[in-house]
Amino acid sequence: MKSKTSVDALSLSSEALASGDHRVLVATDIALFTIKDGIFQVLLIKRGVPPFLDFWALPGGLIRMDIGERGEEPEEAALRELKEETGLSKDLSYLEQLGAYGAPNRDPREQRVISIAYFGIGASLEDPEGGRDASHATFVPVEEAISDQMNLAFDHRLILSDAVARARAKLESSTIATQFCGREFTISELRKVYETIWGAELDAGNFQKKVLSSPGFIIDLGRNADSSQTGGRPAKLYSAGTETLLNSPIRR
Amino acid sequence: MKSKTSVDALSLSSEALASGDHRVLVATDIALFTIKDGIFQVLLIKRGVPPFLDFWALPGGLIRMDIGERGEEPEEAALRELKEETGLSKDLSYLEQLGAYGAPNRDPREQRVISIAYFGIGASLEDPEGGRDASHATFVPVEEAISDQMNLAFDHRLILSDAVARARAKLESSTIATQFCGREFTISELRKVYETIWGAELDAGNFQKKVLSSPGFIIDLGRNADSSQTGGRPAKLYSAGTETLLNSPIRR
DNA sequence: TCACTATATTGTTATCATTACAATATAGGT
DNA sequence: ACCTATATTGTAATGATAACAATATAGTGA
Repeated sequence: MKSKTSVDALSLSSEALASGDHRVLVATDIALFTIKDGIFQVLLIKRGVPPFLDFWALPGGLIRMDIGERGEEPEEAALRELKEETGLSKDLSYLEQLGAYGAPNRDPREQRVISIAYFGIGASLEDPEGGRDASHATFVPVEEAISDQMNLAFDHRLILSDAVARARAKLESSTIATQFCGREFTISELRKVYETIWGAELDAGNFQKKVLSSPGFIIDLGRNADSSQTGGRPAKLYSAGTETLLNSPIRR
Repeated sequence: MKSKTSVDALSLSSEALASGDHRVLVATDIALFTIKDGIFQVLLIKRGVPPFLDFWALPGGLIRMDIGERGEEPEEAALRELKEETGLSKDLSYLEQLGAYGAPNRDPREQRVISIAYFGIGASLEDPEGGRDASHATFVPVEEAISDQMNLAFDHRLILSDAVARARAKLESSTIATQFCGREFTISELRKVYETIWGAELDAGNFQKKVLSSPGFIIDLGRNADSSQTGGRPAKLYSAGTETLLNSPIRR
């Protein structure tokens, strides 16, 4: 017989909480993107324990209640797990929440687990190493990762698809593309970020003018890149500006 | 002394779960918008119990684990609580997830509570009634609700601000404006949705052309609205189209 | 019936943004 | 000094937007 105790948050008191136990586990997952070898890639770990043993998965883990006064911040948990599982030590260049994934059957184990998913960008990260519970961690081309070929654990294919869509959409209206570049970059490098993630070519001249006419997008460092390897006119160097939103979008 | 048990989701087994208890309560909150009397309004309830007794709050409550095989879908919980607390019986015209709010101190009570917030639209809803635990529920102008005047419980001012921003942004790039209208509407009525939510006037002629040239935005019903009250040329009637995204944005 | 009125709808033009493509600039290498 | 490869700037055609003007329409009341 089901409990008839009111579990409404309004009337939630210590007593009410104790009577019917509606608590669940809350995990975090992170879709961490980078551009490596000119390819749009996402960081995955190979699971070393059941369920989904030997499946690929997004790095992540439970929000711990034994850290901090009242348990961890969700974002803090996501970053901690990322470092524990992949050995990544450098800070991410970007992190934002994607949303909560809470379908009752998304985790096959007895205890219900709801996940808060994050979308992150890491520029020029070192190669990950296998972490604690993960047999190994590696960057995988996004195209492969969302293909039918790859078996992703839990609802991670759904989360990853949402994250990829978010990334593609945000390129258009925000300045996050700069987060895929190093501290210093050329406009060509920035354009190649768009071309790689969108899978489409952009006119170099028009892109140049668009970017330069968007206030706060990039900052001219007054120096040139080294063109001795590549040949040709050396490109000016820029760093990421302070603006996050573009007033006029970059179109595909 | 803090537990050293691994709580990583990867190694999460029944044993590990049982040892350190990292479970938390998960609630849902919903920012339900409508346009009433030509004003952009949000549905709030007045809390009848502590904490935040007599504060205004977004409708919401805990995800229950005693409903369904493995507990409720988050969206299901949000809609159930909405009906219980406000007496609203008609279906919403739109609902999407806003995100998870999980700051450790967002709920002052002993038990940690993480909330999954939703953004909803209700067209021509009946007036709400006071529900179960809420002393009463009512639509409040958004401008009032986010002002310093109004005391909102928990982090509901933050959630509401995010929801308002989401609504304003979505008008530009999606067809959700139609969800604020009834089943049948005129282009003028649709334009007034934009004007009300953005607080800006739009050129009637240009708006007309823009909307009509956006495929899938609205469907011509081949009938005219009754102009006997208002006078003037009667407007054509339309219903919401099937497209959700606009290829060219409606600009402020 | 015939203006009259208020609002819906369509037209028109100037202005601005975007696109495709061409031309020029630049530094290193030979 | 010239060649080469790439960066950067220029230009003209095209398309979108904005401001405003003109026309269309059905109900209302003399």
